[in-house]
Amino acid sequence: MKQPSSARAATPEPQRKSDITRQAILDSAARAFRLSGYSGARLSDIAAGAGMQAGSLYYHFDSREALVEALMDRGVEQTEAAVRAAIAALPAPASARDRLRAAIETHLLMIVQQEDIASATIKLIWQVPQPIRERALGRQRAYGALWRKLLADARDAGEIRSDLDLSVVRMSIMGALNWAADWYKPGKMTPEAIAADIVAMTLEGLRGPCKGEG
Amino acid sequence: MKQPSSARAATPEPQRKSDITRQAILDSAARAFRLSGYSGARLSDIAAGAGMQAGSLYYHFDSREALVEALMDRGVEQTEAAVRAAIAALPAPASARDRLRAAIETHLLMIVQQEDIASATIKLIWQVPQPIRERALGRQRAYGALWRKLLADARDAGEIRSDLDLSVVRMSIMGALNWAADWYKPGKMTPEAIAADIVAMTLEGLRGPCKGEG
DNA sequence: GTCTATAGTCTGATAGAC
DNA sequence: GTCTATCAGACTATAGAC
Repeated sequence: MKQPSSARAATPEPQRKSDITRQAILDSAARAFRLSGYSGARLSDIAAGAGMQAGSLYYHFDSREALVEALMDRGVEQTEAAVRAAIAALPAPASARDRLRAAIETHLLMIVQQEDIASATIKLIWQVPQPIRERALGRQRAYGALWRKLLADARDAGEIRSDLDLSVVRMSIMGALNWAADWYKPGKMTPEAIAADIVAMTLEGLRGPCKGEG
Repeated sequence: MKQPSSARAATPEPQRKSDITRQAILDSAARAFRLSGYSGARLSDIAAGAGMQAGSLYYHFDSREALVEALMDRGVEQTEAAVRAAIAALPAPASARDRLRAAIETHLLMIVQQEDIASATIKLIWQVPQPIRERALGRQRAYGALWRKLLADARDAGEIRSDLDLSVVRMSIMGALNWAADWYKPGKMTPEAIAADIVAMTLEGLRGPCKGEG
């Protein structure tokens, strides 16, 4: 769901005016970058979205690059925090399957609800200057480690056939989830319903469960 | 400098010098746009990749926008043609499952082999100016119709459980395939092996086939 | 068909007033 | 903290030589 206020330690609640403004800038930047790409988004667009002039951005960020890096930082940070929180919030005996399901649902929700920042982060990775990209990829890898563990556990529990390459499985799931940023439109299906279908086809296959289970 | 029009349906073999150069420009543009985004790729980069100066591009294309649109045209065109060809080439009694499998394999091959043009097309859609995007989305929808039919046939044949939304299924498959453009690196696994895993997890589920079948 | 040169535009970033 | 004003640099697109 939304941010479980507890596990949100990484993203402090905006309190000082400076923090509020900074947050507004990042929100505006996420939207602008997502829609126009890294080079296509003008600082004046970003500033306008935050209700200020372009020059004023430099009080909060040293440069365009510093801004985009702060944005991408927050993107992975928020997503990983939400996924970990969702897993931690599962009732006591959570199977590998339960944890994987929770991760899939939560990641998708972050993509389509916190639409701009999560999906902007993903798209920006291949557009930003190389040094920024390197660091961003490093953070993405750290998040990927969480998924590697989830999938390894699921395989050990017999939920994943042993002949599949787990990297391919992982990237396919991420692709299916991240792709939703490009086609999801509020109104038709709820994010929860979409997540349910992706979970079903991922965990049980297109044909459906073979035996009885949840 | 637009295409002469008529029988350009299937990427004619470059014959005249003009065609060869045009092809080189499109190849270079695909790589540049894929790596830097629509606004980030400079015409001088594209020209350099084609072995010429920036100003010379204008003999072949009227503008930056005309160039990117020609590129995106070719991207979907090539992919759809390849998928249709693969399906048509299947041995006589091709089941819905066989056709779907062929489509998945071929689409992935187009993404990771013809790497630049297919994946550039996908990424560019949300970065180009709106009129170009509208037309590109129209062409994508036409290609999507092919997949809708494949999936509808598969469901009618009992290969897909009836409680899944076919749009979600379709977009999840496309996401898993298109995502490979971002992580595939030649050398580790062959594209064929990756395709095989994606086909397996898509058609049979992560847990594996329930009963005996191919 | 391609080159060189340049006109014209846009934008990231800085400086100083308030 | 934000604004206005501005500069320096980069880029698209054009024009004319070859």
